[in-house]
Amino acid sequence: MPELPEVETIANGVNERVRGARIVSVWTSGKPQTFKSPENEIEEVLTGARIERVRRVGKTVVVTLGREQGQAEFLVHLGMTGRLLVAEREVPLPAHTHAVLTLADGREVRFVDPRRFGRLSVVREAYLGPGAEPTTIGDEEFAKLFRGRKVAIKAALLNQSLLHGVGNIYADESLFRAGIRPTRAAGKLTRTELARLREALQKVLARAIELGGSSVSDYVDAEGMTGYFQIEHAVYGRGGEACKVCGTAIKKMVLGGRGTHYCPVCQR
DNA sequence: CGTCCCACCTGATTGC
DNA sequence: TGCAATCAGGTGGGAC
Repeated sequence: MPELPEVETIANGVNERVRGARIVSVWTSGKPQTFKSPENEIEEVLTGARIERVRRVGKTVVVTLGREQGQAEFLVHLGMTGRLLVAEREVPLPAHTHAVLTLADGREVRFVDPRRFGRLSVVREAYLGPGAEPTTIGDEEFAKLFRGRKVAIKAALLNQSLLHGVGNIYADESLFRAGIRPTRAAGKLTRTELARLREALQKVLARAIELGGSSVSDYVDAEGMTGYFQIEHAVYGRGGEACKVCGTAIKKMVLGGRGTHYCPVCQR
């Protein structure tokens, strides 16, 4: 589900609500694939810890913990349908809840994930993530990521070990705004095209963060509110509809197993 | 190593 | 209406 703007919205929302709070108890569901670290280790590391801050790294929500036993971070990857909610204890637990952190004031941080593609883990060092940060990367470094690569530029944008945080919506939207066909070989884009792509990507991400992300079906923030960037989607989810720039029908194809949307006239 | 494809899940929507 | 097929904001592992 969530890409960089959605994960950032969630992380900021959770941070504002629970920063400084103490975790007094932890419950986990026992569904094995949800837990990348052993469940008992997660419970042990979180119980009694203070939440120092919550931030986004790539598509991961990172909770920095204050503990007498030493540094640790709690990592929440939301997969396709994961939600991280801060709720009063009276609010009924949603179906598919896989972890609940109870805070000293009685509120709960809840991880809910119907499809169970999300993953929870703890690490003992500061988490940096696999790839470069797209919101701040410069032209030089951005261009270097794609040099010599034969894969389609869309597939390269989705590769988290190159750039972390870009997913299917923002790959399609930024390629449209840069006027680049998603199927073009990443290594064959010109310097000008790469500069346009970097700028388009950063503008799209910044605007989406402003609007609280895109809510296509499942996504909500820490308070359960939807985002609004889907209103500004130019191509994603608009197959067959008219291009907002030239009126041509938006095409939808499958590229690297993902639905891919583009304008055959505006994107070359 | 780079690239491709599929499996991992549930739920909503589409089509017969 | 009912039921099966298809499709989803993601990743990771195996095959080549």
